[in-house]
Formats: sequence, C-alpha cells, structure tokens
Amino acid sequence: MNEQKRPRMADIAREARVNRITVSRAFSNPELVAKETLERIHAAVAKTGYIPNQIARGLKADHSNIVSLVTPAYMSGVYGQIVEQLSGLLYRSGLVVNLFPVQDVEGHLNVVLRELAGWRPAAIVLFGATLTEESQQIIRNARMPVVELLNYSESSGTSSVGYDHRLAASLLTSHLLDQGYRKICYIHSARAANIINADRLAGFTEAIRVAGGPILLRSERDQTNNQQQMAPRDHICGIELKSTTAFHAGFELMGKLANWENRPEAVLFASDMVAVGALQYCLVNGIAPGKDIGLCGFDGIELTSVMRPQLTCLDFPYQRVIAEGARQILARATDQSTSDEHIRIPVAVLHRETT
Amino acid sequence: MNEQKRPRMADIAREARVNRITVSRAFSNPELVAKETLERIHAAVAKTGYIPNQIARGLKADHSNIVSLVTPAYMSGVYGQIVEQLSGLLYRSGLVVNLFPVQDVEGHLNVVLRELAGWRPAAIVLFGATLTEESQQIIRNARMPVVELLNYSESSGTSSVGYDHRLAASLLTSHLLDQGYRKICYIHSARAANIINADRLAGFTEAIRVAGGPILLRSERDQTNNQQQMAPRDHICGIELKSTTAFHAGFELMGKLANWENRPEAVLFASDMVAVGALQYCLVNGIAPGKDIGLCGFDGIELTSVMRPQLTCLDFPYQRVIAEGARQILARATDQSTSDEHIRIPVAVLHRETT
DNA sequence: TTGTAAGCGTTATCAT
DNA sequence: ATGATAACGCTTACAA
Repeated sequence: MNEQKRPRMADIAREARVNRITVSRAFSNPELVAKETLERIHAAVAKTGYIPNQIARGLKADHSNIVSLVTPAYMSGVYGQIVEQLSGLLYRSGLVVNLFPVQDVEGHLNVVLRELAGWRPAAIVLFGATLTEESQQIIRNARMPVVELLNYSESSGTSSVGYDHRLAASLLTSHLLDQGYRKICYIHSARAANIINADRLAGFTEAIRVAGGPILLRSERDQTNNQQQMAPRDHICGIELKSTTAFHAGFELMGKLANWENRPEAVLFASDMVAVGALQYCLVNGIAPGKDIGLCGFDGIELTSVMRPQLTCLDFPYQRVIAEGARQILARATDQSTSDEHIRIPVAVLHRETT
Repeated sequence: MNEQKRPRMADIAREARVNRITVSRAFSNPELVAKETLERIHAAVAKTGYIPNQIARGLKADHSNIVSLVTPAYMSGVYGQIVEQLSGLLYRSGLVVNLFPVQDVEGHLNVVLRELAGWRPAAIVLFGATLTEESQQIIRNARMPVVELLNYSESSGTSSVGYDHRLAASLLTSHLLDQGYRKICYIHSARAANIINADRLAGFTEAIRVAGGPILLRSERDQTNNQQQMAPRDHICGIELKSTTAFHAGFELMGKLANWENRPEAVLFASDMVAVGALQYCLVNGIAPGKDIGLCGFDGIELTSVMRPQLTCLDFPYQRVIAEGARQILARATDQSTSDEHIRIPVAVLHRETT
C-alpha cells in the first residue's frame, strides 16, 4: 500500500512548467499569478492529486489556520452544541477546528497540551480544564493566544467567556432553600479533575453554610456495588461515574437516596444527565418530583425541558458563549497582540416543575 | 503579549553546552545520552520552557503520532462514547487523538480532509462520512492509512469496522412487521450527508417492499412551522432537524403523527434521541407505547434503557467497534504496509417494551 | 508576472 | 557518547 511517492510542489512545478514559487503563489496569492499559468497549475494539481504539505508550510510560516480545542474526552450536553456551532462559525472565517480530547487521567492534560502547542495552532481553546501549575507553564511557554470557554476566570494570560460556576451553584442552592427545602443533597462527580466541578462544589457548600446548615461530606466511589451504606444526614455526595452511564447512575443513585432512613428533601445535581436519570427513577417509582422531593439539574440540556415534569436548572444563554467565544478566538488568532478579555455570562435559576 | 521569542533547540543546546543534535537525542533516545548531559539538558528545558516544534520534527520525519478522527460536528449518543474510549486506548499506545468535526454543509468534508491530510497524521479515521468521488480521491492521494468506523464497507483502500446499517434497518423493520404492525412510519434526517443514513433508509424501504407494502415518501423540511399537512398514508418521513434539538423534534413530530387521520401503527426512528422525544410525548399524552403504538429506536443509546417503557432498538456491541478499531488503527499507524481488513459487527434486534 | 536565494527547526546519516 | 552536515518541502524577501 502507498507505494508511489507523494507528489511535491516541485512535481507540480515541473508538470506546469513554472518555478516552485509560482505554484506556492497559486495557492496563497492566486491573484498574483497569470490566469493561464494558474490553469496549468490547477491541471497539474488535479492530475497528480497534490496535497500541500502543511507541515512544511507551517515550518516557514510559524502559524496555521487551525484552532485547537482542548475538551473533555466525553462531551456531554452543552459541550457538544458549543463545539458544533463554534466550529461552524470559525469555518466561515477560514479557520479549521480540531479537538484534543483529554482523558480524566493524571497527566494526560499536560501531555496533550505539550503536543498540541508543538503544532503551533493559531489559537488554543480550553474547555473547563483544571490547570495545574505545570499546565499553566506550558500554556505560557507556548506563547500563543489562549481562550477559556464555559468558565469565567480572571487569570491573566488567557481570555475567557463563561459563567461563574460557584455563583451558579450557589444560586441553585439558595433557590432550593427558598423553596423551603432543608435537607439538600448535592450529587457531583467524585473525580473532579475539572475546575468547573470544583467551583460548583464550593458554591453549594457556601450557600449551605450561609444558611447555617451543616455540610456532611460523603464520597461514594462505586455506586453499583458499594459496601458502605450512606449515612442519613449526608449533604454532599460525590459519585464516581463513568461518563457513559450518567443516566443509569442517576437512576440508581436516586433509588438509594429515596430509601435513606432520612431521605433528602431535595437533590441538586451537578450533571443534567444524572438528574434526568434520577427524575426517571422517581417517575417509575411513584415519587412526585416537585412534591415528594425537589430535583434540580444544572446547565439545562435539552432533555431537561422535554421530560415531564420539566427539571429546574440554570437559565444559561450558552449561545452567548459561542458568539463571544468565536469573536475572541478570531481576534486573537488573527492578531496576536489583542489583549486579554474576560466576559462573564449571567445566569439565573430557571424555576420549573421539579422544585 | 508573546513578546519574547520562543526558545528553540539551539537555545537549549547553548544553555546545556552541547550540540543541537544531542538535545534532539535527549528527547528521542535518552538512553544514548550520558546521564549528566541529560540532566543539564533537562535543566535547560525546564528553565527556558522549551516546547519541541512538532512541525519541524514532522518535516524531517514525515510521520507523527497523531491519529485524526473525522467526525460529525455534533457527536450524539454512541459516537461520543466510542471517541472517548478509542482515545484512551490509543493514548496508552503513545498516540494522540485529535478530532476534525465536519459540518453538514456542502464541501466542508473535503476542505477538512485536505487540510488534515496535509498534516500527515499517522492514520485517518472516518466516522460514517459519505465519501464523494472527490473525497475518495483526496484520501487516496493522501497515501495514508484510513480506517472507517461504525459502518461496514468493503471499499478498497480503507479498512473498516462496523455493522451493516442497511441490514440493521431491515431487521428492525421486519421485527415491526413480525409484531403485526402494518402501517409503519420511518423517521430520519432529511439532510442525509451521511452514508449511514442512506443505508438505513434503503434497508427500511427494502423490508417494506419485500413485505409487499407500498412506500410513501414524504420529506418535511421544517417540522416546527410546516405548511403542508402530512398525508395519511405516508410511510417514510424525513425531518430536517437541528441536531441540537433532536429530543424536541421527536416530541413534536410524535404529536403530529398521533393526530394523523390514519395514524401509523408503528414508528421506526433512525435516531434514538428523536425516538426518546417521541416516547416522552406518548407518555405525557396517554398513548401507551407498545400497546397503542409501536416505537422503535436504532443504535440503543443509554437513554433507551433508562426510559420506561424501555425502547426497542438494536443490540449493537459497540465495544467491539472500539476494540477492533483501536487494533486496526494501531497496526496501520505503526506499519504502513498492513493490508485492508473489513470487520462486520453483528447486530440483532433488542426486543423491549415499546413494540 | 515570474524567478532566485536563503532559511524555517528539526533529525538521519555518517563520522569521531 | 557526542558532533558535523545535509536534508525535509515550503515560503519570505528581494530581484528581474
């Protein structure tokens, strides 16, 4: 396979009886090349199936039209939509998006970051990754524009568009308290290699503390065959979940919560998918969400409004993240000197039927 | 911003008082470098924040450890899981995965393909893209290993691991017929720039024809504010849906189907998400799936088993796609001479409660 | 409008 | 164990 050698620019040049540089120009500045010459070149390209070597091009140019997004390996909910639309917008501006999925594994982020930076993309876009000191070093050393999306941060050296997840969690928790719920359980991922998760947890505990409530931690590492019984007064419950079974995890977890001696009055879920699973459990088992128990999602993926009763969650205008994000990326990819900008997207509680 | 120049290998060499080539070796063959020298080099790297330029490296080496996946811009259901796990497996073999999302827009695939091929990845992985003659040309000219995932194909020049979507659709349709359903409606995306969708449609019509039924086409371009009323005897209904509103689309479409004069006895959905939306409509509106109407999903995303009643769909062992896919990619990325291989993953109908 | 010369940052090959 | 030299395929700067 692949016996024949790949054609190079020199081959096109010979074929079209011009200098290599003219072929180069035909690609980058066709308006500078005579129409007839252009045609010969195009013919030669078509005939040989020439594909310009971006690597060689990049070596000289030291920039590319690729925007690299660093994302969680499993892109659930809003992530997928944001990537889809962002990619569409940037494409229209001549940029090609590529994603580097990061495993939730020690060190993977740094490996990816280093590799990616070595390819000198036009810009690096981060999706709620937790940046260790080392990660930040890498980013700084890369000396290329970095935009953080989804979480609002004021860290210098990177721009950001997103909302304050701490505040958001706090708002949702306060909402539950306002509705009269007292014993509130927070369900989040126990493996929180993600700044967003950490911020949300902080927001929850803060709101509970402000309300004078005790915070009782519990981490359930394996919710399928767990030995430990949950204690009746737990407020916070971290579950270690495979992202690919979030719905089931929510379903099963709700089963346990419902059977606690001292069942929580409301549950706040850091993941909409887990929340939907839990909602479904309630529906099947005759527990009326919004009456018998309060259920609250987070970002507000599409499903939260398709399910009946509809899940209370955040009113999060993620379209603004896309629009502002695209604008920032474009500006920074084009003009390296653009300075940092931090845009906070406002969120509110979308009070629906489950609370 | 980014004032200072990025350090290069020569800078490290000077700093560590060695030749450039020794620095190079320190990265690629550290065992050939004296321990002490290695330390000086590492110190210099740490001090300057040097990041090897993959572009320059690639120019000389003409290969990289990057595997590029060409995926739909919005990765729903199983796609996401496959990418996540595949990326994990390949990472353990020293390969870094990056995704190129393709918009469902004329020509975008070819733009992406050409760009991507120019970066000379170790392998190209295709996710159910419809390859035009031009796309195939590009792939052939790229002269690099190509693996098609998710759809079984026997096209030469690329390996493949997947199932036969035509057969699958046919199986599901036959299942519905076997259950006694006669008036069966098939709901699929009207914009089918995707070989998978085309195959599924073919499988459905084939099964209906074999059973002696008439095929009645209808394409509904805009299901939110459509002028045309659907005809009562339609068998096939293509809906043009924004991928980000699949659940709602299913919900609303089911509302229409349910109110046809001559309501279909069963509905086969090419998208699980649309199917779940439809199921939810039935639940809310007192239509009993499996009794009043047959509902059938496709791939079998997690939700199909969390919803009650559980959705009938395919029993699709996608883990095998991941395992076999990773094996093939690895073999081809490592050894360019590996020959084509076509693996057909068997599927069966998972008869559940909605049929 | 087209061409010449030089060099982008790395590694393969061959020395020492 | 380390070094010198010559590429890799393209583009920038300048020249004609």
